[in-house]
Formats: sequence, structure tokens, C-alpha cells
Amino acid sequence: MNPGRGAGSEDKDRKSMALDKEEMSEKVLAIAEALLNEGGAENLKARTIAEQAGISVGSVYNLFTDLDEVHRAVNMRLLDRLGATGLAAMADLERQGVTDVQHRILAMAAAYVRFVEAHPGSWPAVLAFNRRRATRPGPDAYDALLDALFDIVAGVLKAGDFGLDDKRRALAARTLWSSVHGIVTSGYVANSNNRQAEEIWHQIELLVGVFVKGLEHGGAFAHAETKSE
Amino acid sequence: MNPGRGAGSEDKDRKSMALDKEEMSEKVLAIAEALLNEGGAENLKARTIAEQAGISVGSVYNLFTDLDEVHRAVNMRLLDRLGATGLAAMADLERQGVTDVQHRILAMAAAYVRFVEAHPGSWPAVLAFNRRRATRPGPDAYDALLDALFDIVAGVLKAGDFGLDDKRRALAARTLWSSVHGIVTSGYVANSNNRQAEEIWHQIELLVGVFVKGLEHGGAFAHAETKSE
DNA sequence: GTAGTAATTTGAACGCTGTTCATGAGGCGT
DNA sequence: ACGCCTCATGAACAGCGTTCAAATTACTAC
Repeated sequence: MNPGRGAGSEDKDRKSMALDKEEMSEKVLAIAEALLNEGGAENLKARTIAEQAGISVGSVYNLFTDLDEVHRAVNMRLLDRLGATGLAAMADLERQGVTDVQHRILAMAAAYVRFVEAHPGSWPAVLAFNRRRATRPGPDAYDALLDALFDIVAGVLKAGDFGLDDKRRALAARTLWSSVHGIVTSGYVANSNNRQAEEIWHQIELLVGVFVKGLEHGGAFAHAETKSE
Repeated sequence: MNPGRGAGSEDKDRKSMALDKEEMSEKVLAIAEALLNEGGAENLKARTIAEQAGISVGSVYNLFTDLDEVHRAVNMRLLDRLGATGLAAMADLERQGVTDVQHRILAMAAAYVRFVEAHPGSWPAVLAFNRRRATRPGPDAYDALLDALFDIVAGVLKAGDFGLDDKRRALAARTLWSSVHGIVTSGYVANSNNRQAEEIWHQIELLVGVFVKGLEHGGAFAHAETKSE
């Protein structure tokens, strides 16, 4: 009734056994991430993975149903690590007693920028993905990871004393983070990376500064009325 | 000395000739745009284009060197049309005597959102593109079209009387537009399109409101000082 | 008209891709 | 020792972008 070689096969430490199924999956994902980083999505080839992992093409399809699933799994790892990086940055500032909202959000954005720069090939692949999923329409683990990022920003905004209820603060967090995201991606689709990093950071500083100032002055509630002042 | 059928071949109106080279190129681009809209970048196949255009595969490669070039040309057309749409929207407001900056920027963003919604398949393809061009590192026609969009926003910002020099106003325009872009794309990578449009618009309203309020209160100059007030 | 010539269209062919599946090898319980 | 079930294997298939020798067409010169 036990599926597979069920009973006495939990000894992995003994000798130099072949890799466990899960270990091999992680190895495949590590290789896939490296391939994506080097050459983008079009560099993720089944045969290359198989060769570098020391297995056959068919075995890759035994571990994952699709190359799409491999790509999605790599993206999940990236998003997960990005969230951890952001949380770590926030914890660092907390430890240093920094409570200023603008400062903390800039640090969060800086963590994001650094992360994107550290994954020049695979991050565009993360963004270009997503489109096709015939599975279910509902939110999945993918969205959960993105929401985790939003929640971190929302937590920072909560410290600032703007007159925001929970719903509106969440909206502001999504808005702010999507904007940072847009700045970073718009900046990196373009030219060389030389002067680009500086431009991106100037834009982020401007955005965050204006955003915080705007929230302080109640700009979040003004819809289309300029003469309210 | 005349290349090809050089001399007497400028009569196109006579009879029902086959399509001119340029006409055929435009037909191919129209087909390509439709294919991209229906199935994204991976739906742009040389054989499909050839079949729908009534020519052979080889002829497609006579008109364009690559499928990449076809894709890039389609993107150019889209960006060009988007710019024209934005300019038209601004002209409409001008004709109505609307000078309010916030109002005009919201109209600009609305034009952008409508345009993206009108091209659900090809717009992600525009964004996911760009990466590979072994040509030259310098800015090309692609960037020129993007800059034209930034210039429109900068023109709107010029009407508002914030204390911004040209350089800083251009930065603000790029920042604002990249943010709108980020909101739109972040919104459309996710779930269904049902409630999504509403969320996107709420975010844009919040962003623009906060941005204008922030500019009015000099948030563009504050770097990390909260107690300036 | 006819021959010659250059341009251009063509589609078969090449190499590559993701994916499948009959085959075979290998560990397990009995 | 035997059967059994599981999993790894890589040849095979369909489809892709791209090329290029050959065929077709369009035009000039006579």
C-alpha cells in the first residue's frame, strides 16, 4: 500500500546515495535560476537543465510537468527571497531605532532595487511571466507572495500618523509599491546600466518624498478638487 | 544602372495590381498586431503571418529581417498611437478650458488605461520586449517615442505652478508617468479583469492626488528630513 | 515579338525547441 | 529467486524560426 519504495528508505545520510527527489528538484531550480539570470526566459531549455543536472530530459518532466512550472517555481523562490530581504531591512532599521516613515520606505525601496540589480536576467522574466495560467482564476501562492510585500509597506505606513483607515492605508501601500515597481522596471527596460541606477534612485527619492508629503497634507482624500485649500 | 525594374513602375493606381512592398508591410504589421493581441508574444508565428497575408514564409523575411523586427515595429505603432491618443486627450481638455493640473493628469492616465485595456494581449508584449538588441547601446526610435510620452506629462506639469526648474520638472514627469505605468501593469498581471479596473483607478487617483499635493508642499525637495515643517 | 537579365517570391530543408511514451533498469516485498 | 511496481531514459514527434537554391516574375534591350 505504501507508494513506491515505501518502507526502509529514509536513510539518506549513509554513504553517497543519489539525490533525493526533492534535492534533485532544488538542484534543477538552482540551475534554472542561473540559466534565467544569464539569458532570460528564452534561455530556459529543458535539455540544458537535464545536462547540467546530470539527468535526462524525461526526468525533468518527471519532477515538473512543464517548463512553465519550473519558471513559476523559480519566480516563487525569488519573490520569497525578496520578501525576506525586505523584512530583514525593516528589522535592521527597527534595531537602530529608526522610526521615520520616509526613511524606512526608502530603505525598503533600496532593498528592492538592490534585489533587482542582483538578478538582472531573471527579474524581467518574473515580470514577463504570469499571463497564461489555465488553472483557476482565484488568487494563488503567487499573489500571496506579492501581498506579503504589500503588507510590509502597509506596516511601515501604519507607523506614520496619517489619517488613514485600514482599507485606505492598504490602498496607499499598493499604490506606493506599484509605483516604485514601475520606476524600477521602466528604468531597466531602457539603455545601459551606467547612469540608469542614478536616475532610478532620484525618481524613487522624489516619489517617496512627494508621497509622504502628500499623505501628510491629506492628498489621499482629494479627488479632483484643487480649491479645497 | 537602375536597380531592378527601375524605370516605369510608379503606377500603382492602374488596375488591381498586387500590393506594393510598403502596403504589404503594413498588412503584415496589422496581422501581427492582431496575433499579438489574441495570444501574446508567443502567438506571433512566421507561418501564421504568411498564411493570413497570402504570401509565403520567405516573403515575410524579405520584408523584415526578424520576427523581432516585426514585433518591434508593432510596438512602435502602438507607442505612436498611444502618444497621439494622449495628445488628443490634452487637446480636448484645452478646448474645454480645463487647466487644472490634477484633472489633466488624471485624463492623461485615463487615456493610458483605456489604451492598455484596448490592447490586452499586445501591451504585455510591448513591456516584455526590449531586452535583446545587439545593435547599438544608444537611444533609438523606441526611446524617442517613450520620451514623447514623458514630454506630454512634463508639459502638463509646467502649467501647475510648482517651484520646479526644467530639469526637476522632467524628473517629476518621468517619475509620475513611471508610477502610473507601474500601477497599470501591476494591476493587470494579477487576477481577473472584473474588479481589477476599479482598483487600478483608485490607485491612480490616490497617486495623482498625493503627488500634486506633495509637489504643492515642496515634497520634491525634501530628501530625508521630516521635521522641515 | 523575343531574348536576356536582374529582382523577388517561393517552399522545402535545417537545426533547434518542448513534450511524450515505449522501453528498460533497479529496488522492494514476498 | 521471483514478480512487481516505480522511476529514469532518450529516441521520436510536432512545431518553431530561419535559410537559400531554384523557380517565377518584371522589366529592358533589341
